[in-house]
Amino acid sequence: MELALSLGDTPKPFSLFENPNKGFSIVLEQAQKSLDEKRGSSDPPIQLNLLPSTPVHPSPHQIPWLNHALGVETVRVTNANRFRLASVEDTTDEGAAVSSPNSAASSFRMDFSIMNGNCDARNNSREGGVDSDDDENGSTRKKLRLSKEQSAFLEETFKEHTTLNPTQKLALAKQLNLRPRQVEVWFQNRRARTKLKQTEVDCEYLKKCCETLTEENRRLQKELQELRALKTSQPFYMQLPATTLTMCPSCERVATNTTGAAATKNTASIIAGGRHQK
DNA sequence: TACGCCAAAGCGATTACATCA
DNA sequence: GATGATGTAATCGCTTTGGCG
Repeated sequence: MELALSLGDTPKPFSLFENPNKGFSIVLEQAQKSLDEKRGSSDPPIQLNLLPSTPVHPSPHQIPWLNHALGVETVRVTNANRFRLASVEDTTDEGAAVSSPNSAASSFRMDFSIMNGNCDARNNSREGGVDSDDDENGSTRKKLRLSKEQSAFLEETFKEHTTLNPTQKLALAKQLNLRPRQVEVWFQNRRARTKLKQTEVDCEYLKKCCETLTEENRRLQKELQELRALKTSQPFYMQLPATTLTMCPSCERVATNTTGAAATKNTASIIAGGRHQK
């Protein structure tokens, strides 16, 4: 195992002041390399890519579930008769809002009550569900809270797919005793929450990256200062020829062998006399 | 094929309301 | 009970996309 080590192989001594990146030192080269690797390039300043690595919400075309259009169609066909009332009245959101909610609710409620048992009363009183739309006088916006069961079911559905096609929206609305518009809004808001959360996570990650890089930069600056100080006090060593470090595979000690080609007699003698004891 | 129009869907921003400490 | 913070349902305006003439 050999470690090639360049100790000032530039023909011009003390060139580091002219170009600190050239023939300066092992540490600096490594540091520069390290930074360059992190940056991807040595020239531009550190640039954080703020774009999320993966799309927060995939486009509809990227959702595998949505590609099962045939399956969806099957569902639609088989449910067409069952959902006819809802389909006619709720195909559009406005239709859902304008159409008589009671007529839809009366046919929907049983499904969801079967699913979650006791939420029916709360749907009528607190959440309102489909029914309560008639109660409002139109001047004040009603705030409907979904029941835990409804939210849980929507969550489960969202885990499977983050967007709904109209058929699934209708089916879900029917199952949960909600208007299709409510289901749609819930999914929109849910997507927004997911994106917001992902943004927060990304932000935290970038913060940590920034801290790490700042710390590394500080450390490298310190090393640079130390090396500059070292060079000032011992300028002669900067003219050392390229050196090959040979690591013993058994004891993992590093032995230094100066390549004779670039070595001058002076430096060789210095190394032999002064530094080559260990 | 290119273009304009339109409807539908989705999104970001915001509002409004319910709940809780 | 009043109040501010928080969560979230709902709305609005905009952009994009696809169908159609």
